[in-house]
Amino acid sequence: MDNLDLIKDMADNCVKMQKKSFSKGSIITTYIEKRRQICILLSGKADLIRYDFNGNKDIIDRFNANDIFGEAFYPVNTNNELFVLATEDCEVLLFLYDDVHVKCKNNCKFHASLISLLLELILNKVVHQNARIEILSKRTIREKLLSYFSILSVKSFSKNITVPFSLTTLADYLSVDRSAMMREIKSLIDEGFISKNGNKIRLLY
Amino acid sequence: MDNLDLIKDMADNCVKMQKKSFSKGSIITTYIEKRRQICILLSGKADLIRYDFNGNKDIIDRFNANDIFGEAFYPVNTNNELFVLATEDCEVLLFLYDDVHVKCKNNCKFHASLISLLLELILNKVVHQNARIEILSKRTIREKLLSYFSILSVKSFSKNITVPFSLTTLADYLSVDRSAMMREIKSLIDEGFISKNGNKIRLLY
DNA sequence: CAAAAATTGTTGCAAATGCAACAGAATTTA
DNA sequence: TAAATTCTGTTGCATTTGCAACAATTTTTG
Repeated sequence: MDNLDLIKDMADNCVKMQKKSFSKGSIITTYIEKRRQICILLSGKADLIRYDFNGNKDIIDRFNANDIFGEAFYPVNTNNELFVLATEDCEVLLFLYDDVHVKCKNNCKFHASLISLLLELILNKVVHQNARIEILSKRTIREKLLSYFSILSVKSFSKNITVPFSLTTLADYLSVDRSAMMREIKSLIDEGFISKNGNKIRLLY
Repeated sequence: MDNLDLIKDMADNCVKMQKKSFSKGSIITTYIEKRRQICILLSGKADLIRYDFNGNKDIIDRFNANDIFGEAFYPVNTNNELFVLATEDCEVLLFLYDDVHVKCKNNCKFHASLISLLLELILNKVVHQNARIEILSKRTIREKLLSYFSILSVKSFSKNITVPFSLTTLADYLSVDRSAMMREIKSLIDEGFISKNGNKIRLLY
């Protein structure tokens, strides 16, 4: 993503783009209107959040540097309001899809490379989503865990993997009850499928 | 997607593209190598399939006209081999992402509009995927069903919705046991949340 | 550094779910 | 149109899962 720096400097040349900073705890954007807004996270971390009807906080998605997100990617009118919360200090590039898509008459080089970059970032997003769907499609917690571990393992070319966030968050990501997941992890250890030290896991098969 | 026809006629002007026909039951493509292949389904229907280690057929995804799919969207090296099976006669546009992405020196108008179209199709895909993830993230069958119905309802601006495929397929899509789903549908009816006639559902709340 | 907050690890229990199996209806195919 | 296949609807039962609750540890914050 080395051309990201280029892009952000060149911004405003031909597309209405904003680069903004958000401090930890502040709201980066909400998904309410249908502006087809796109955001690129340049640095920091953020969560896509919803409060369900019980008032429980639901973490729908988590974003890291170079992730792309925004209203443009979300179905019209999900019941409750979604918003993106900076969980660390963030720098974000914001713009409207329609601006990128249509508005450049002068056929500038910058515009072409922006679209290419966008395509690349979105493609990346789709790949991640497919991985997530694959995992969520598994019926049991055990299968979800193994599927998740397997993807991490393939990505890192190793049987030794590190879960990149807390087990609490992992349970959220797999969309299962945390205590049930802990129980299942214990079973996997007892049955000799994995060993574990903190959030470092070794696959024994 | 009216410019699709245009695109496919103009193809080969600057990007290596193939338009191929596949008869029902034949294999459109497999996800094995890392070619970053992209396919656009012009007509027909197809399923993304995997046989798990028990030999059970898993339907990972289903594609309709104007859907975009291919290796390019899939994580490297998923354990088992995936392939796309035509479940009806299909017309498909096939090309490599890298060809589209980089290879056009002559900055032609066709190329620009192809990329725009691609972006649009992929964006669409992401929206669908987000809907799917939203549903799969729900913990109970009831919540999955209601979430799915709600999305259909919002899309059609109506409390009367039609499940666009068989209930067997729906269970697959929600990734739950069919009989358990049927049981839950019955409960929803008994408790007055919905009424049902075949695959037509009316939301009563 | 002390207090507060978050995370980990564990358990009992009730509820939800998957599995297996079957019969009848509907649809597709030869 | 007859046969084959797929889909719907249903049930009992074993297993898995979520929920609630708590203590111990670790991390973060003022």
